[in-house]
Amino acid sequence: MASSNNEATARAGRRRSTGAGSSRRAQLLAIAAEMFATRGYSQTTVRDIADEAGILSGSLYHHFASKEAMLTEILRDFMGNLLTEIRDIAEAGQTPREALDGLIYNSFETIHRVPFAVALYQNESALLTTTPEFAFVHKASLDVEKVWLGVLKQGQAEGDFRADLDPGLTYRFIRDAIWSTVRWYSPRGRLQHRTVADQYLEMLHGGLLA
Amino acid sequence: MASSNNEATARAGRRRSTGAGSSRRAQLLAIAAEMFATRGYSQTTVRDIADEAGILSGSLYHHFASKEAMLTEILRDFMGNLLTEIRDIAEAGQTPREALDGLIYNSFETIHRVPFAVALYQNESALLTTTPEFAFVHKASLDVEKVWLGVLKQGQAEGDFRADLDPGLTYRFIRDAIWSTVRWYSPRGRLQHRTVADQYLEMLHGGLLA
Amino acid sequence: MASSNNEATARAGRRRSTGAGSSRRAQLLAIAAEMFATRGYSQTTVRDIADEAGILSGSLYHHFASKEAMLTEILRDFMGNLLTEIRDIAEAGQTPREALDGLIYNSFETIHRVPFAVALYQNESALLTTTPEFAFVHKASLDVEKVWLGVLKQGQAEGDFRADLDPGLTYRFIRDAIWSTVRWYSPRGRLQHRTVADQYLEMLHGGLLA
Amino acid sequence: MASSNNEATARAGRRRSTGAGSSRRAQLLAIAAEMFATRGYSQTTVRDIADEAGILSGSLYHHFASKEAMLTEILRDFMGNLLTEIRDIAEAGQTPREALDGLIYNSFETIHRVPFAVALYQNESALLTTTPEFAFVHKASLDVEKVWLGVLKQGQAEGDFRADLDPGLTYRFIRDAIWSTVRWYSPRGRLQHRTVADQYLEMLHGGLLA
DNA sequence: GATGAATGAGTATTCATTCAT
DNA sequence: GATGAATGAATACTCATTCAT
Repeated sequence: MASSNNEATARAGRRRSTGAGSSRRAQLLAIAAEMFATRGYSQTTVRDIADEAGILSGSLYHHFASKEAMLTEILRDFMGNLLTEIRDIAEAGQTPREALDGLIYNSFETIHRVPFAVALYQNESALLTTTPEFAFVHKASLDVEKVWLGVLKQGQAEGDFRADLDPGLTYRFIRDAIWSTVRWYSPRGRLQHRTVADQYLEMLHGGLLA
Repeated sequence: MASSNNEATARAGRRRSTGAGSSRRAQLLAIAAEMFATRGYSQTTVRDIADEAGILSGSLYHHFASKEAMLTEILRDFMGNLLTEIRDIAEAGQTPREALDGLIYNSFETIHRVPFAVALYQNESALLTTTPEFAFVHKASLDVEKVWLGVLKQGQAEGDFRADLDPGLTYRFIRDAIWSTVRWYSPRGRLQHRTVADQYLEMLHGGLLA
Repeated sequence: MASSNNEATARAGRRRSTGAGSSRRAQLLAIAAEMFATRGYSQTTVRDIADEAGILSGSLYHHFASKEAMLTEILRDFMGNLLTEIRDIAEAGQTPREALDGLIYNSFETIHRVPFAVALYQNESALLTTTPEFAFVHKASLDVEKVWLGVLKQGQAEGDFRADLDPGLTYRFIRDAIWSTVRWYSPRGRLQHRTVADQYLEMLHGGLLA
Repeated sequence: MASSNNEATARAGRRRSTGAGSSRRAQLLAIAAEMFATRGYSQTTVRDIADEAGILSGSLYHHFASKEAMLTEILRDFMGNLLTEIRDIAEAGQTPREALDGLIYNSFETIHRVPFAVALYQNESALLTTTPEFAFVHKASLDVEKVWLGVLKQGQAEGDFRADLDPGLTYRFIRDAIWSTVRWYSPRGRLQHRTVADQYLEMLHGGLLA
């Protein structure tokens, strides 16, 4: 919740008061994240980013070693924060059911707060799984999975959740349903993230049938 | 079921039954679909496709007007067949619950049968929503949505499904959970599509809570 | 006058009765000449010509060895006929003034009859002077010049024409003014070639001043 | 006379007076103009130009958006300057005959000064009339024609020129005879542009007949 | 920090031409 | 005579990146 994810930092970055040098980086990263997310990483040119930032493309290389380095930084930030947050939630000493709900609420908050990073993570799977430089993303994903699976299995053991469901499939089911909302969720749309979360929890808890 | 989706056609391409010329096209489209899906459309070069097909890149233009035209044909094929199939299912005169289950089974079958087309549809959203040439994909998506929503609403009216859930959100929830499986589902893996479908239906029907 | 220039032959070619095999060649050459002239030689593709002829581009090579061979044949035809005609006129035993008028009338007739060949000769000078294969065009041009210069010089010697003008410059002046009309002359336009010829002769004979 | 046509500017390009950046542009445009004029626009490759400039072909795109943009700039420069000059001459308050002579001298000077631009204008008519992007050239040509026609008609009205000649045809006659000289005129040849102009004026004024 | 000019490797596409059928 | 598939070389253009100023 108290996150320093790039999109948030970027908003602060425009004040041009706090953080001097690093705010410029964050600003540029925020621009890059948005463009990477909306146009796709490889459809976004370094010049696109520079144009949006009001500088020349060559000047970007004073801040980042390469285009790929920008994406790496965005994703590393994102995955790192995500992992910290969900670990905090899982270790908060609640019941498995409360923990699961907490993870789910957190996911929707994350989508609300840093939609571009989430979209990147969702849409660039081809790039992320192909390029060895992005193996760390996959690794972090496995760590995330471990936390969720822990909660699910504990919940089955304690009788919170149905025991006839495969935990791995259950995790993927929930994960995919939730993270996919980034594609249509609009922070300023009719449905607020809290509302969507509540509805999704309803479905997950009780199912569709009357 | 009686589908002529590109991947299927390609496999049967050597039969020379549907006309000499078109089998070559289907062959090339199948190659393109796989590469587009696994590396991403813009990461796949025309030369990649041609290499895989054993011809020179320029020769591809004897069969297709452009790289984009290949993607268009793949997606048009896919969306067209999908729409036909789900309409057949929805109009088969079953109960809404049976219809919904049918739609879901069909989705998993589709993922099993033409994984590359599905992956393309899932992963290239940036391209598909940005480029005006691909507006037809969005249009077809809306048609698909209409069919699903029809089933869901009828089910709520007839008391099959819970009435306190928003049908639009419910559709997205199901759709995203299912189609996302294309990212990890392996046709030759441990879990067969039928198994996954059954588990997902379990969760959807009754929810997670014990 | 009784010329066998390609454009004329082409018109006969559509009858598909006379000349069997050679009429097909002429037909194709006529198509090529028109396209070369209107779009430019290098802007015209072999496929353009084939499309217009209703065959595939590869099939053109049954008739001609290459695209360049088509242009060569068109120009060789044209230059050959032109040379024959103007020699006939120059040797017809008239006064130099009558001969000059005859040459001029003939030029306008040629433009009227085979506009595309003339346009080619006018517009493709860059290609014609650069490519060694087209040296024959330049050679024929010199032969044409010789005939005109002969008439002009004889006219000066016999007192028909002013002696204070440089014959070489005079020739170029007349030649360029006349042949350039191919760019705006329309066989079916308001001004018929005979009319234009008469007006140009008026100017050439008496000048502009009142 | 006080012209800033591209060829001229290019020669002075190293002065670094009109601003560093623009002199490089002018240099490159001068190279392009010469090559376009001598080999033809479509026979000239971007690499040809870059080679001549001593840079890589891709680097040209740092200065110009496209090959076509280079031609556009060359022609726009040329037509703009030409129009300014002939309007100055026509409005200088001389007799129509003096004005006409002035226009003609100016034409020869232009050919002498910027032969490549003139040649382009003369030789690329197929391209210029086909491609819609070059419609501005045709428009400027009509403006030029208006100025010349004004002088000719006024001259007929005031009795300077013969009244029995069609002004439109007279204009084309003069225009074509003069501009065509760009094909054979050599700035360093035996005949200087002034000499050619004088001879052409002689013919135009008094005609050929003795 | 930023500019502007350039690199160099690639990228889709074009097109004259060939040739087995 | 014609087809249709393919070649191979070229073509305009793109773009991440470098670097002297």
